[in-house]
Amino acid sequence: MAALQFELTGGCPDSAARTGRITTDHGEILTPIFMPVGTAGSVKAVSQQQLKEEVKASIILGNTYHLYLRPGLEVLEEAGGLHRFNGWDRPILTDSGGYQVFSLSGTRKIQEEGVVFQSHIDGSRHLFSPEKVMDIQRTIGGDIIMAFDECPPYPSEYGYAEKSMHLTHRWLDRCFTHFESTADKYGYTQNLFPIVQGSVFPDLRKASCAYVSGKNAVGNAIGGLSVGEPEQQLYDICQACCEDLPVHRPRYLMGVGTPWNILECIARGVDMFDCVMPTRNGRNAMLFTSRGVINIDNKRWEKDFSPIDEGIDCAFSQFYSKAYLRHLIKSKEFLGLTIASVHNLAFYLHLVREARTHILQGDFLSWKNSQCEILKQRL
RNA sequence: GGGUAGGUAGUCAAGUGGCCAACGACAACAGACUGUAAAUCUGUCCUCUUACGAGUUCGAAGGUUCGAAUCCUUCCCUGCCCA
Repeated sequence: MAALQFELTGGCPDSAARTGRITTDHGEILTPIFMPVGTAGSVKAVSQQQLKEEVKASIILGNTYHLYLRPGLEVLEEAGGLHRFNGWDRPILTDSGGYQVFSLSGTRKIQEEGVVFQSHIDGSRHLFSPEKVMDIQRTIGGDIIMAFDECPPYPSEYGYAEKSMHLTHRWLDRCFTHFESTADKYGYTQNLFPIVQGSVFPDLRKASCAYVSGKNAVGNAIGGLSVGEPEQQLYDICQACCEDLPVHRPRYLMGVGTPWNILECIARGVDMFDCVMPTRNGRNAMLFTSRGVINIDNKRWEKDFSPIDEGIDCAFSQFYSKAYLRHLIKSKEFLGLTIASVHNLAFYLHLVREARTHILQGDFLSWKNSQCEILKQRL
């Protein structure tokens, strides 16, 4: 049982894109990688079997806030951790609840000690401190666990973003101190990733990257992006952060994004992504395909009996027709949610595998440029 | 044949003299969604117009009234009960 390893296996002459291999006690992850989001211990509407066989996911996420509220730590501990509980035996990454500081802004209060949340389930109040969040993630048992941060909204005043960043840094110190003074619970190694903040301000991002890099963590994350800022700003900040984070450690861009966002950020040096878009938007009728974006709800697909996307190595994408999926989604049939989610995730995983192939082939940049044009199209 | 309840926009269904192009629900059509309080939310939904607005509606035809989906008359149709 060993700490997470990262080996760079390929680079690109005309961009910062690279390929790599992450090794954890639950297996390997080839990068660049997309990680499906399984907030409450499940990727919504998708079974673990489908994640393996159709989506071909090598790692999924779980969420501290949601799992802490339900089923709760007692159940998770008695189960022997989330892997044993949900049957996913590949790597798991848990988000710290930092994003909920942002998304649950109406029901929480930020203090130096931590954040007091009001549960969205029953209204009960809970304090999330860096120490507590480390303890919870120890109990959930993610292979990669995230530091507790504040994700400031967009737009934020410079002064607020600066204060928020420093708070995140102080919390980061406490996360590491507590993490290092506690032990792995289930016989495999857990790994803590710090998170860069600083909103859209280059000097703050630079300072945050320096602070985060100083932790010499096994991997580093970029947070606080894709919260409403213009796309170009996402790319610029992402690039600046990648340039300032260690080369030999995996870089994880949190919460991003569209297929073209992912390709653009791979080009800038990101190795890991997660996003709810393929699942949430899939449930809401938006399909990402190798020809562009489809709103499967639209009448134009009513009699289109062609496969959802025959180019994707996924039985769901190849077997079910657009017309049938439209019917299922319009009829609110559960199967529709599953097909749309499985297809979208399979497409995302297909996309990062393709990116990897082109990085290794050395033609990533031109491939990426042509792909982005195609993928953005509204069909 | 007698009695009775009713006929409102794609459907169901409010409204019972002016605040009605007509509540609401559903369907339909379109949009949003980026570390998931989201199988959710928003908009349109008689016709024409981007909009302002204009024009036709509430089974049909007449009538009362300054004014009718709402009141009166006749007719047509539907449900239920009795023969």
